[in-house]
Amino acid sequence: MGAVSTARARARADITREIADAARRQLATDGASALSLRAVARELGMASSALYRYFSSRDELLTALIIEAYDGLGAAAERAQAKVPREDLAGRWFATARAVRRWAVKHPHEYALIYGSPVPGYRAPADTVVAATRVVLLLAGVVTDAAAAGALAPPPRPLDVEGLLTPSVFATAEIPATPPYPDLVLRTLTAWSALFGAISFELFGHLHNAVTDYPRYFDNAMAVVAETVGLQIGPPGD
Amino acid sequence: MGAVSTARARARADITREIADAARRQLATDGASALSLRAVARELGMASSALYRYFSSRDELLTALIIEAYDGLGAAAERAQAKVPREDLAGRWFATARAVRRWAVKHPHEYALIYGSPVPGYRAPADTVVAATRVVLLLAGVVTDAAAAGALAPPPRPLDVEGLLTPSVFATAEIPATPPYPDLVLRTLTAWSALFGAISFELFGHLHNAVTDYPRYFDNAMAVVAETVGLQIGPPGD
DNA sequence: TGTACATCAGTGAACGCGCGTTCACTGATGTAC
DNA sequence: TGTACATCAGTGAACGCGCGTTCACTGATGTAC
Repeated sequence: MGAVSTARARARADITREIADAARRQLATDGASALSLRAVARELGMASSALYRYFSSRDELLTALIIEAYDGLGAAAERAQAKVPREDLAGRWFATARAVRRWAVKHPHEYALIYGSPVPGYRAPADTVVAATRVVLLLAGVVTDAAAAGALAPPPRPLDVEGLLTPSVFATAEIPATPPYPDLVLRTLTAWSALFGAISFELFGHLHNAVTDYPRYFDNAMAVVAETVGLQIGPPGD
Repeated sequence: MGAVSTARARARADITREIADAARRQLATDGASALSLRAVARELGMASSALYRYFSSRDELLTALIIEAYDGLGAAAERAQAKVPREDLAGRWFATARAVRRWAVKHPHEYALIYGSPVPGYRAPADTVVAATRVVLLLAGVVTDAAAAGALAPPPRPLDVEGLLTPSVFATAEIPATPPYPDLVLRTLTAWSALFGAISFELFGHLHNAVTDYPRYFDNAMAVVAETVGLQIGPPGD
C-alpha cells in the first residue's frame, strides 16, 4: 500500500463510518440499552459477524459513540461561543450554555449516554477524557477572560480549597496558577456541574409540572450560576 | 376476613416485601438493567411465574423500587435535618446536603435509578411525585425559614421569572405567594438541581482526576450553592 | 504484464444464554351454611 | 363442629424472542517477483 491509501483502506474507513452512523441513529431513536450489534448489522444489511472486522466488541462500538457524543456536544458549544465577540462575556456565557442545552434537547439519548447513568459493565477508557473536557474549558475561558479584564465580583466568603483540586485541573484549564482569588477554579467546576445538573433535571423529567418555559427557565438558572463565579451579568433578552 | 388480617393477607404482605427486598439487593449489586424477574425469583427459590401474583409486570416492580429509592433518600435527608436545631440554618443546609450525598454514595445504583438516565421504555407513574419532592422541600424549608428570619442576602440582580413556574410549585412548597423577593423560588429550584448535579458528577465519574477529597469538595460546592439562594453561610468545619 | 501467494471482508450456521410472560395444573387456605 | 365450595399461591413447562460471540468457509483485493 502507498501514501495514496488503497481502495481497501478507503472502503474500510467508509464502512467503519457507516457502522458508527447506523449505531448512532439507533442510539438516537431507541436509547443506549437497545443498541445491539445485531440490530446495527441488520440495518446495514450485513451479517452480524461482519461487524467484528471493524469493532472487536460491543463495548468498543459504545466507546466510539461516547467519544462522538462528547465531540458533537463540544463542537456545538465551541461554534456557538466563537460567534460571539471575545469581549462580550455575558454573550459568550449564555451562548455556550444555550448551545449545550440545545444539543442535549436535540440528542437526548446521546446526552443520557454521556451524562446519565454510566452504562452497566462499561468502563470508559482514557480516550474519552479530552473530548469530555471541551465544555468546561469553554466556561473556564469566559471566567479567565473576565478575571483578566477585572470584571469579576469578589466572592462573598472564602472557601476551603487548599489542596482540594489536582494539579492536572490547573494544567488542563490553562488557568494561571494564581487566579485572582483561590476559589475561582472550584467555582468554575461547580458551575459546570450546575449547568449539567439543570439540563439533566429538565431532560430526565425532574422539573415536570414545575416549569412553564424551559428555555427561559434555563437562561435564568444560568444567570444564577454566572453569579457563583463572579460574573456580573443578568439573564439575556430575547 | 376480618379486621385482624388473615394469615393469607399477612403472608401476602410479607412475601411482597421479600420480593421487593430481593429486587433491591439485586439492583444494589448489579444495577437496574441487570434486574430481572427471573433472577429475583431464583434468589427467592420460587418459580418466576409466581412473582406475577405480586407484581403484574417488571415495570410494576421497577416502579416500587423507584418509589422506595426516593423515600429512602428523602427519609435519610429528613432525619439528618431534624437532628439540627431549627434556628441553625447553616447546620440544616449542610446536614441535608451531606445526607443526600451520603445516601447516594452508599446506594449508587439506586441513585442512578432515580437521578440518572430514565429507564428505557419506562414511564414513571404519578405515584412517584410525592416521594420525589421530599428533598427539595427540605431545602425550601431552610430557605423560607431564613427568609422569615430576615437572614437572606438580596440577589445581586433581578431575574426574569414572571410566570415561569407553575402554581403547583408554590402550592407544594408551601411558600408564601409573595416571598421576600420574587426570584427566591426559582433560585431554590436551581439550587436543588445544582445539588444533584454535583452528586451526579461525582458518582458518574465526571470529576475523576480533578478532585482529591470528594466530601470536602462537596461541602464547598454546597457553600457556593447556598450563596445563590442568599444564605450567608460558609463551608462547615469538621 | 502475468502469475502465485497472502491478506482481508463478509457469510451463514451455530453455541449458549437469559429474558418476560402465559397457561393449565395442584394443593392449600379461607368462607358460608 | 363439619362439610362443600370458592379463592388464592405456587409450579413447571412452554412460547417466542433477541442477544454477543465464535468458527470454518468463500471470494475478492492487494503484493512480490
